[in-house]
Amino acid sequence: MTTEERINLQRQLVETLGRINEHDGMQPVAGRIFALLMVMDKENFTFDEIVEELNISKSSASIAIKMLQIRGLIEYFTLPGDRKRYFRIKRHEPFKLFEEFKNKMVEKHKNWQQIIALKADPESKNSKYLKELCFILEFFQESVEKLRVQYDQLKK
Amino acid sequence: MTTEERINLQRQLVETLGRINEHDGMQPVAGRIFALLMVMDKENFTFDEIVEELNISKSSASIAIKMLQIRGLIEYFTLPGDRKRYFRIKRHEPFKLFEEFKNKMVEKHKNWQQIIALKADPESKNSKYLKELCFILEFFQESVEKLRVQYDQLKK
DNA sequence: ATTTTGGTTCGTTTACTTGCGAACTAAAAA
DNA sequence: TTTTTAGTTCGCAAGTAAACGAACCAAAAT
Repeated sequence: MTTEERINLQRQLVETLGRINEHDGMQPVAGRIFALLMVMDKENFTFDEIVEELNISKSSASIAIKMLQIRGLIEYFTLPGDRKRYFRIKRHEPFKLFEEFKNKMVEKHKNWQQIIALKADPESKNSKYLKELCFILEFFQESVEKLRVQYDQLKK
Repeated sequence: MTTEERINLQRQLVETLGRINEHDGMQPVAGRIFALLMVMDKENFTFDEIVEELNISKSSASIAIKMLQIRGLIEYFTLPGDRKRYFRIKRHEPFKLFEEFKNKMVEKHKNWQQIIALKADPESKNSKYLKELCFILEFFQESVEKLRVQYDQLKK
């Protein structure tokens, strides 16, 4: 595989993953920018490089980049004597993947507790079902703590 | 708290959770229907009851209900000699909550592997980061199997 | 002091989504 | 046979979101 072939495949993958990111709730341009920063060999893109590589307007790029930064998905650095911003993906501690899922589950747990609290019949099918769901979420929350310890030991 | 007060609070909660469901990628009407079936004491709603309770048109209800069924979030049953459909939330095995998360992670793992496969430098920062992410996903996939066993024992 | 660089903000256009009512359908009831 | 019930489908109107170009701005270079 020549370098050029590889870069073409990477560009295709940016498009594919961009669409997947869209499906995950990103707007199209943002999804492609994020995919670009993940996929390409170049790890630090300037604003203009992003605009050129994706053939998008500066305004679309500006808005999408702002959003990706707010969401904590990308970040930038600057070099002394160089006004350009260099954007790259923000690399998080891997375990954060589950912390985030856990946080979502904590929210769901709260919502379900609210529903339960308002039920006339705590023995109704839905009440029981919701309680079961809450129970498993509590089990999961504890498990995440344990998994974190296991994972840290595994890494050593 | 009187019955009426409770029902009013439930209606408010339907609106609140409906908006949360919207945020989770459901269209407004669908989000409210799903919340309605979760929150209210009545567990089985006919089509017309849904339409009346939420003050929506039959067409909107029809489309949203179809979608919720396809997504596996609600289901209906019928009674002999009664043409109405009775809709209710589809109660899944609780552990499915994590199976679904695991499936999403399997997808992510595939995508990241594709990215890694196209990298020129397997020792670049992004390559290493992606490999780390893949590693933790593999760890997590194994853990889910173990958690399932633990959970089943806990239930006994 | 003027121009260039590196973006941001604004206003408009275009495309898509949402929801409605009206018309329609298939089965059951009258 | 006609009417009623229980929805579905279609076409339209209104609202929303995405993306663009043009104008703008602040800092650096000339």
